[in-house]
Amino acid sequence: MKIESSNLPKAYEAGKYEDDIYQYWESSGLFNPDECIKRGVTDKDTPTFTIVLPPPNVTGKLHLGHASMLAYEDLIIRFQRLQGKQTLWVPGTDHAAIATQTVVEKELAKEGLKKEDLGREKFLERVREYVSKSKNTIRKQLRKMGASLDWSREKYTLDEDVSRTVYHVFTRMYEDGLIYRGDRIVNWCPRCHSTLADDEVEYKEQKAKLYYIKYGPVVIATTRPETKIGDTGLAVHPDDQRYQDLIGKELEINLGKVDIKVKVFADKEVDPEFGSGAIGVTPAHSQIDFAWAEKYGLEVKKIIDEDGKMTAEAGPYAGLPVEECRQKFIADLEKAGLLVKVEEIENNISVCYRCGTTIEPLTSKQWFIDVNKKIPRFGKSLKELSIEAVRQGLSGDPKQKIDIIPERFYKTYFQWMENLRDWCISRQIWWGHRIPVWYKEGGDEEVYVGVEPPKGEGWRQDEDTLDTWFSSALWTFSTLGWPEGEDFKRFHPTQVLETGYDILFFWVARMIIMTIYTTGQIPFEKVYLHGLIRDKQGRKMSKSLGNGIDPLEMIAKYGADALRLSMIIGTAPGNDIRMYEEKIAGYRNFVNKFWNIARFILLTVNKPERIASQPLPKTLADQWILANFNQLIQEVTGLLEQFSFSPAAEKLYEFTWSKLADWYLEVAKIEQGKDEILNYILERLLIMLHPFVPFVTEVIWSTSYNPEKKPELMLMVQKWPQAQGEAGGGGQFDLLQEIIVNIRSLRSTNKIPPVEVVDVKIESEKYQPLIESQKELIAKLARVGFVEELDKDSALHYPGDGYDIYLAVSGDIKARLEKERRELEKYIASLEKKLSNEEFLRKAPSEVINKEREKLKQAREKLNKIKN
RNA sequence: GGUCGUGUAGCUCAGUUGGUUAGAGCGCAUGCUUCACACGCAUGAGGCCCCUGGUUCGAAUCCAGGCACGACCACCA
Repeated sequence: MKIESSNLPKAYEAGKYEDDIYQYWESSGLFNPDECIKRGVTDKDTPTFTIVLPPPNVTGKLHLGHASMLAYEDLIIRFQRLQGKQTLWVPGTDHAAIATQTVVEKELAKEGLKKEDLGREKFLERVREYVSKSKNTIRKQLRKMGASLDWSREKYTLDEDVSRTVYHVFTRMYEDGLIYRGDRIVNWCPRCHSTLADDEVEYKEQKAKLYYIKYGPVVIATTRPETKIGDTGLAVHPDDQRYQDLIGKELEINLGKVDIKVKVFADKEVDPEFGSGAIGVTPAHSQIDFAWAEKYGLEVKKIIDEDGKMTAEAGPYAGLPVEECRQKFIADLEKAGLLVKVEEIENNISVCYRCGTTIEPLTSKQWFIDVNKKIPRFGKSLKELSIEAVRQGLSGDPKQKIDIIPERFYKTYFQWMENLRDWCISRQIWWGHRIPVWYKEGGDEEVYVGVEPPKGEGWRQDEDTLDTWFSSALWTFSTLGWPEGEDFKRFHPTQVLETGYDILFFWVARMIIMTIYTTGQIPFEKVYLHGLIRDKQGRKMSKSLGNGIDPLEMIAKYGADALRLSMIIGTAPGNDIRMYEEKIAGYRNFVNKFWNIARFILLTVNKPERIASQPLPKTLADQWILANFNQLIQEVTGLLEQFSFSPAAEKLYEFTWSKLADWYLEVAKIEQGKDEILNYILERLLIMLHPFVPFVTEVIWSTSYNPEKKPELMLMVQKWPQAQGEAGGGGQFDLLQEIIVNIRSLRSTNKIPPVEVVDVKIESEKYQPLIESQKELIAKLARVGFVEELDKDSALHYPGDGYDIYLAVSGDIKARLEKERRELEKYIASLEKKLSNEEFLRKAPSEVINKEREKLKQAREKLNKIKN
């Protein structure tokens, strides 16, 4: 079949092809590993390779972080597919409890409504509507990026089967005594009206007032005076001389309109330098105070409720909002002469990571997961198991060990895991998995926990929902039909979890905890953590800064391939990535370059044809390109196997542009008969580039090697190439390149017009036969004509390394030679110094010494020639 | 306070177990409608590899300390 040039326009316009190509892939069904086996492109006995897509939140749209995640994961999965594995990449979305509820609440607010106006069911209906729209947007965007996801296995955290798994796991943990309900201190967000996990709390620096209050016999300092109404303890440092006689006593203290009773105790955590060295302890409204209360047996008195108002315990202040109470309380203290002084200080305030509202720590009856309790089945706690799996593998089994890339995150992981406290999993919001616990009417005493609602009358389900990370934590197996599903048996544990390091704790760690507990298996063998996307100045991308880049806009402008490449090249795992439009444009240029390389090959070569084994090299250039290509195959394969994506892409880029296009194609225009070699290389280069730039490679492939568009002949399911024959450097072709570049440089610096063919004579004792045999290439690539005789005195003489070039033009070469001479002299001096160092001669390996001697010899020869 | 990361050309970054005359892309300069590509081709300029010590025959690379920037964890009552 002859390729019509009209099929291949001069510039590659990604937008014309990408959607069609995705459609072509998807309708082939070959994203699905079962279909691959059915079609005979994958052997059913090969190993499986599974990745679950970190499910995007059903709020809003794709951002660059998603784009980078997709670029990596699709690269990994396509590479594995080309290597012949049964590959499965599971798509899905996350209901994102608080985030989604907040978005819909904001929508409602625009209509002047609150969720309570609708009621629970109507509100949830409204959220579902929003979600279904949002899900479709996300699906479209994932396709835009070229993600080879198996859509037939798509999941959603609120799907019925996934939800059943959630309830199942909850029930089992309850039965194992790992889930308990307790009146404990939690992080309360008054705006979200819900609890937050410890790692959902962020800290912000702010200016605050530090109040010094007369507090019975002592003075204490506090930034939250109103909480002192709930004090039940007074803490001092054990060695603090000022308070020795108070330790162990119970004090009655008047604070204006209220009286409180506190127990004095000593604890080393008290900083005697700060404030007055004495702390009023408020167990119900401070994490550390709560811990002290447990340790020293203090009463827990809750004075602030879930609405941010003072409780009945606050006596005369009951019912007041916290802020108002503070003003009143301060005024009352002042009247009573109890306010000593006020200082301005900087302190950290805890805020909700979703909405930025100040957190109100308070005690509340909530559901928790006990991370320290031994599980009968394992004889170990969740914490211990999760550490073990990453340290040495579950029960010491190396197959049950989780690797983390990059390695430095091991330390971060262990540190977090070792300090992990019980995980509060109940949330006071409506959107999410409702806690599968029922209480018998009339109290909380009688409890039923189960996957199905209890039989009989008079049961009332817990109003709360589960932390969104509870269901995400089950994602590797809840998506695969645990416990009895074929997919679960076949594809779990998964091979890689690829995600940003910012959710190492939120998600990765929790998956490890929950998966080991439930399945006894690790969730994944490897964690690959990519960096976060920043702008060119290194700032986070955000709406308020207006520095965000919309991936869809970039795809429209430059193509998905270009965007993908720009997220891979120049990045290292765990390191943040600076993204800017020029970079994407740069890789668009590469895509276009490759397009034109293919275009040239396919228009020049009459018959695109697949070549099974490496053709015999006929010329020096052939030998050079094939040896380099073999080396490329080996290097790229090795790098991808060890997850070194950026270096692999750079190698491909460099070979494609600087070797194949800049040199070999130019040679091919001169030497004829390159059909086989060009076909051989293009075919395999397409395969190797495919995981990085899937669209353009599939377009080229389908117009050349698969013109009938047979699914099983798609590029996506080809076999990864292997080196056939000698791999390595250039040998004599390097010398040829050097001679040509030298001539071009002489021409350029002497302003010889490019069209002018210049007489040349090259003399060499060492390389005469080589130069003789490659005259044609030199002549055409450097625009020179070889002559037998030439007036050396009037010619430009360039003394090369082992050869002499005489160019029949007038010009000046002195400046250049002078510069070369200076550099050489410096170089020689450093080599001489090294080689005259006896220690070096005695201790360095002989190969290194010989190499240095050889360098020196050559440098000296060159210098001599330049001087003459 | 603790832990970690980063510092290489104007910009964004490579630099794989210590041995290169330190690289790439963009940008810049000069020239080119060379029949695949101006999203291109050719040639070129541009670097105390943050600082100070140390280890070593030899350090951009390893170690210690410092400076600058960044992230995370803990958290100030």
